[in-house]
Amino acid sequence: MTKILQQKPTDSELEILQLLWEYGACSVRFINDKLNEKREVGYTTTLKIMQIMTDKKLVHRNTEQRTHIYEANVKENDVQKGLLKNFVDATFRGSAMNMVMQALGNHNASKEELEEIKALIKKIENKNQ
Amino acid sequence: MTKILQQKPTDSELEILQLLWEYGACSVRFINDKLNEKREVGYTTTLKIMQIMTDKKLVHRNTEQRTHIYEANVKENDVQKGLLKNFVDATFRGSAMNMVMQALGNHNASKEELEEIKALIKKIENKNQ
DNA sequence: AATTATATACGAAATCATTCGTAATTACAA
DNA sequence: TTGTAATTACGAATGATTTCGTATATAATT
Repeated sequence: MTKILQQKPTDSELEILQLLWEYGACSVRFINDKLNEKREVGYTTTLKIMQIMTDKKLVHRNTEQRTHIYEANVKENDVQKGLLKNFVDATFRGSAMNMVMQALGNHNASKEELEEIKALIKKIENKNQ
Repeated sequence: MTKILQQKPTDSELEILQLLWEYGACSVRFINDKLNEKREVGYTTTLKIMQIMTDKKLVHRNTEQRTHIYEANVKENDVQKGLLKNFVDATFRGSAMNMVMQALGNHNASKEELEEIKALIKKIENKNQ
């Protein structure tokens, strides 16, 4: 059974989680540098948010060294799942199918991607029968 | 060509837009009653947000009668499209396919829904070749 | 006509997320 | 050792959104 997420991450928190999922355990300095590749963010701003994330248990912090090391404490899939449901409810009146159709329509799916989806559909169909 | 939306709706605004899309032209009273079926919201709160939406041109307001009548001034599809891109970027690192796969996996798609998706895929494949 | 109910307008308070400044501490370098 | 750089802690400013209170006007009711 999947643990229910205590708190949903905010936009800034999600941005940092993405980096933690990608790079594993990181210092504030590292995260802040990564963020600054895209936009200007002050070091203490990043620090503060990561401290808040620690309070919310979104991350775990190792404080043995002076430079604290942070690690994601929630699974990417779980967070995606939670946010997806919210988003579908708010934006597509709860219809996941409408969203999938819209996403497929907008996105220029490659042959490989379409094959991947077809394979998944086949798998679901087999399970259903 | 689709008009680019001036401003993205906030969560509350989106909630109201959903109702306007569903029911067409509505009074503040009607919208507020609908909202209160789910959670408690003060009348003037709803009024205020709908006034802000008028400023943002998200809705159009008919003020001929004392009771103003509001109508959505943006298309559901356009709003969905705009919010979808943001969401995919923030939550699925830009991978619409990941999101589609996750949505299909979570959602218990019916036979009909799966057929619908397969039809869309076929359509895309035909267009691609 | 007087009272009550309902509407809009609007400023301001409350809330939540983000950003920043500063102090205190620790490591590093000259 | 002395100064410089890097770190954490934390309160407070900022900004955006939501909520609310009050004034005013209009309609409906008694």
